[in-house]
Amino acid sequence: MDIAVTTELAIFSVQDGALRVLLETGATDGLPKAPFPGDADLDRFAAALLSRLTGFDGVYIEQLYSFGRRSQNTAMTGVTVAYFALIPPAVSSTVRSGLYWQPLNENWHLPNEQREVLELATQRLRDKLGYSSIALPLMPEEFTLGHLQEVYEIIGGEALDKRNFRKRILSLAYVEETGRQRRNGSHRPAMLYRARNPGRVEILR
Amino acid sequence: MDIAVTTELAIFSVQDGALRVLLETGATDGLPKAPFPGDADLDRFAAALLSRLTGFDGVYIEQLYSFGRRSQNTAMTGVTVAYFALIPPAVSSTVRSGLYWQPLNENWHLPNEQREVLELATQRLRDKLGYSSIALPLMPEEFTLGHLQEVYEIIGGEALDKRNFRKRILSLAYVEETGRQRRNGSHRPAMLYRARNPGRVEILR
DNA sequence: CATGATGGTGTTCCTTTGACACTATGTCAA
DNA sequence: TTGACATAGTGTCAAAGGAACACCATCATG
Repeated sequence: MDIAVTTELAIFSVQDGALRVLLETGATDGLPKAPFPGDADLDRFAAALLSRLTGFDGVYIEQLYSFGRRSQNTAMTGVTVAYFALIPPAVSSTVRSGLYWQPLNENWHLPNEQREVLELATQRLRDKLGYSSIALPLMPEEFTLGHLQEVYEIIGGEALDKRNFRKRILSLAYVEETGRQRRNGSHRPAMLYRARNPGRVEILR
Repeated sequence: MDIAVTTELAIFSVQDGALRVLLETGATDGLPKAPFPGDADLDRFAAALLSRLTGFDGVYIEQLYSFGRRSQNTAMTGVTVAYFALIPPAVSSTVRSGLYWQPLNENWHLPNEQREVLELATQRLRDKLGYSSIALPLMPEEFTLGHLQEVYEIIGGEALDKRNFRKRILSLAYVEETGRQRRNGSHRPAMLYRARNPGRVEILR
């Protein structure tokens, strides 16, 4: 009656203007996963796997869903526990070799069960954008409000009004000024902000 | 590397003015559960277990969370997949013997891990009350708005304004009039309503 | 027919949300 | 030096949504 349990991760990051998911190269490319040994805590195991894959520690990870009897095609049966994680724009060196960042707005092949996980994860991300500070784990330590708005727009898939966006974000007090500025190109420099509670995603309302 | 997988159910119902959870009598009373055989779909298996326990078929059930390495005390290790389900006020005969309805507002003993599941489930129920039609699976086929409000108040734990409640519910159009009335005691009879989409919990906004 | 018990109904105010356009400050090139 | 360009930053108004609030209606019963 014992069963193979697999942990599967949908790891997101926003890079070069696109929401991307981390894929593992292999026989068929797919979401990174590992067999769960059973002698550890599931959530801790997933977090450790995330850290091993990306080099990031203590970043956002959340359990998504558990599936029984995945992949009806293959003979393999078992239980898959899917997680979804968010990491800041990665310096390329931090990600382990054999992994790459796949933009979500392109079309590419992914096994059906993994596509289901991925869609569930992106849906969750989009939903939480509206009632939590879920975007912050995707940001670098310091960022401008313009950059934050860009991330919201990339995930949400629609343009936002700048004034309303800033009003809302500042009233929610997710973020605070660092006092420093970023001078970027040939234009007015922008104030830099940071998360008020780094590593903590807060729910609103 | 294979692991025992257990399915655990937190089944709620509102009866006699209290939110109650279905417990199984045993060495220590607790949430009903069953080993997952691995040759079935997890969600289907949980639904079948629910049906076997309560006699209700096709009622509301939702996956809650999966835990690894439960019960650090006992030697037993494994994965537990917890579900939460809602059933209408049960005619007592439908529930299998060895089971009983425990009111949540009393204090009683429950193993720690199961208490965690139960608190997660009640929290989810309370949250969803605000943005979905989650209360309907708890109602009988026909019900009055007063009865529906009572269920909201029992779950939410606070009194609601009658006029605002009715305005909101009717504008959301979860429910529709049956045209029939219930004459109950020595007072004005109440209109009966039914779910517009029985068996379907809708998310709002 | 008076009492008691629950059913049913609208308005007002306040807060929140969404639409909308112009000035500020820096770099760069002519 | 100054004009062009690019992004940063700022306030108002109207509409919608949510919360507070009190009275009449209808039935059974004694």
